[in-house]
Amino acid sequence: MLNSFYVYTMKDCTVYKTMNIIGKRWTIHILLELYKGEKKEKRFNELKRKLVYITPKILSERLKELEDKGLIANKIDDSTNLPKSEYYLTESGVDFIKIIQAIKLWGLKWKFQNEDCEKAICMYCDH
Amino acid sequence: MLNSFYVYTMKDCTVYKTMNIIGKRWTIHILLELYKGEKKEKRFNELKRKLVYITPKILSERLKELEDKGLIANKIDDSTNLPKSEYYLTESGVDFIKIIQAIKLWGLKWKFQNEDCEKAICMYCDH
DNA sequence: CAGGATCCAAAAGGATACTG
DNA sequence: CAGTATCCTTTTGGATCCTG
Repeated sequence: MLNSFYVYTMKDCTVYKTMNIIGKRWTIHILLELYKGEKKEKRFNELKRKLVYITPKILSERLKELEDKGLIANKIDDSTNLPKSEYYLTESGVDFIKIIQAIKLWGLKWKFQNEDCEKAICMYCDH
Repeated sequence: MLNSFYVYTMKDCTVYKTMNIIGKRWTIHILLELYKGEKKEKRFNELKRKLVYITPKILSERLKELEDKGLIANKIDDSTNLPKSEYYLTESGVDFIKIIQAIKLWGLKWKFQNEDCEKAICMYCDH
């Protein structure tokens, strides 16, 4: 089944690789934050304010990872003296939101009934 | 919106808590391994052999976490001199498999076309 | 405003050997 | 067989301060 010319490791696994994209802390919440509301473009400090406890270092790292992986994109406007950058979900990023919703529904169904998210006040994942 | 009697942190978030259950390395692959095949009960060393590079320490940890969270259960037979334990998915564990499948499909659709998992030989996530 | 640079603590994972 | 126990390395995340 597996020939000796190719050592198959878990790092080649699609599920593994996908989890590596979205399994890190804050990543999913950044995606949800970008998905919320009418305005689809969000600024760096805007995200930072919404994700209250995130540090600029982590936010910067996650945004870079997500951009590398194609789930988000970034418009940079250098024309003025103050830098302006707007992050937004790409098509694949939007498509990923439904997985996050499935995760949330699974959690509500099996594990966390009557807790906070269900009250629709979860500032992190409500949308 | 949030009153001062309750400081809402991300640790209360359903999505966050659910990710903590399933976001660790190997967890998803253990669930898939339990889902595969006709025989639904699997032994410890059977799982260990299938998940080639996993160490007993990690497998033991993950199984315990999954049991604590109710995604799997464990029948222990102490009647003979050799211990025998069989792990199997609970209803919530089976229900979680479709999320893993959605993750795999997302990965195949957007990121990893024409790579290994698509060839249906992924020993880790194929099912 | 949008980050980058440093430093540090904690967690997670892995290697190896051992046990009832 | 089904795990534990130790030890150790690597990864991750966070705090804090700094900059074009």
